[in-house]
Amino acid sequence: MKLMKNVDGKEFSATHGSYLTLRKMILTGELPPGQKLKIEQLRGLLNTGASPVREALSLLTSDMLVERLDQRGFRAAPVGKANFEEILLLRCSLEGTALQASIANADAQWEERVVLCHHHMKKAVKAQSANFEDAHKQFHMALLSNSNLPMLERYCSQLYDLNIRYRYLAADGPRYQERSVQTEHQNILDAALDRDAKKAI
Amino acid sequence: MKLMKNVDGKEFSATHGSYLTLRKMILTGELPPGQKLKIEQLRGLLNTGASPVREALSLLTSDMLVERLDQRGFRAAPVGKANFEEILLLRCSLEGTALQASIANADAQWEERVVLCHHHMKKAVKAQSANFEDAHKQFHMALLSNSNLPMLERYCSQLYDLNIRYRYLAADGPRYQERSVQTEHQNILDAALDRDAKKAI
DNA sequence: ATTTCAACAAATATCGATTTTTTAGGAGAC
DNA sequence: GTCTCCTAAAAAATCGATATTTGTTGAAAT
Repeated sequence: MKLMKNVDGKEFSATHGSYLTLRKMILTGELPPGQKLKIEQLRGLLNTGASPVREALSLLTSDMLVERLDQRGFRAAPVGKANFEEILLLRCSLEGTALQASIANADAQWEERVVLCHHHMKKAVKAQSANFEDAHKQFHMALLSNSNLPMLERYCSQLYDLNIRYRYLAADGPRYQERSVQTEHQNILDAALDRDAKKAI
Repeated sequence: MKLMKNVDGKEFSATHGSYLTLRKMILTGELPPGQKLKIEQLRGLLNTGASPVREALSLLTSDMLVERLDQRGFRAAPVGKANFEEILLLRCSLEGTALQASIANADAQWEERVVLCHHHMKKAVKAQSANFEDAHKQFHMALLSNSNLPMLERYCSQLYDLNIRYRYLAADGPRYQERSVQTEHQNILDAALDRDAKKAI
């Protein structure tokens, strides 16, 4: 089986590798919204056969990053104002619910996890590191990770990514947070540690 | 391309046909939770090649009816008390939000749609029709169909199906609603028509 | 008796080629 | 000029075969 290696030397199946690559390309806008995703074309790009490409695209429909048109192939999910607003609305509502649940189950382990992620994120900001986006997401997800509601967390993760996609599309690249957002993060963290559900939300 | 025909004579691609068949089999419990879904085995069952089967299974992961274990194939999603409770919780919360939005956008067309679906459902109950489940779902989804929040509706639809799955698993077959649920449906309908969001929820 | 390892068997994942469908372009009819 | 029908090219979907991985069984070693 053909393998792909990432920077850590970790190996992926062709399908999983394609999935990750395509996912990133769509999130960053390298594959623009609405674009037809032709199998042959991606086959070349990903150096793999048609089957893994097709399967990766099928999996990406779960994430609402790819649309499948029966018998007419795939395309990158289109974007729009209404869609963007729905994402914001749902994120608010769902992350609120998840955070509340997470705080209700608060324990020492979770606190440590959250503090650690926050630390990593701050470090990434200082270093202007390219993986700030990842660290930022990890912090957000860590906050929700104690809700014991895996499906809800999955939805939140999805919505977060879709939201990021709009950020990339708008800025044509990652944009680092301003100071106010940084302090806001600190406030969320503190509120979470104080188990003050309402405030954190 | 090999085609499948449903009762209406409508044709599907092998992939879509497999998708629908597998979906139903998992929802009804014919493929029990946790069961390993071997390609070869399903290939025989569905009279099709490995590619459509794989793709159908990949698509079913979106619906959280199938789990994909990298390099180790697929299996029907497992079930559990915690999962069931999460579904109920999320359904409450999300359908509540959607219904509220739907009512906020209420218009004559929507009212008609809802009334019609309710009528169909009642008829299906009387006839003890096999497609009562479908009609019931259609009624629920019609209620939400005016929210203008397609992603939320998709989530609700997913959760509804997952919920139904538990019903099938518990009852080993469809179970028809008791009278009290019938009148409850009537109440929801009336409240919706009165644009009384809180009551309907 | 338990662990380790090798060979085998089963199943997954992938490839390359073929079939089917959609799409685009153009000729002919109105 | 516009519409319909037909044909050719492009793309998607599917198939059958192959390569790769995982799981398993049993013999040898501790």
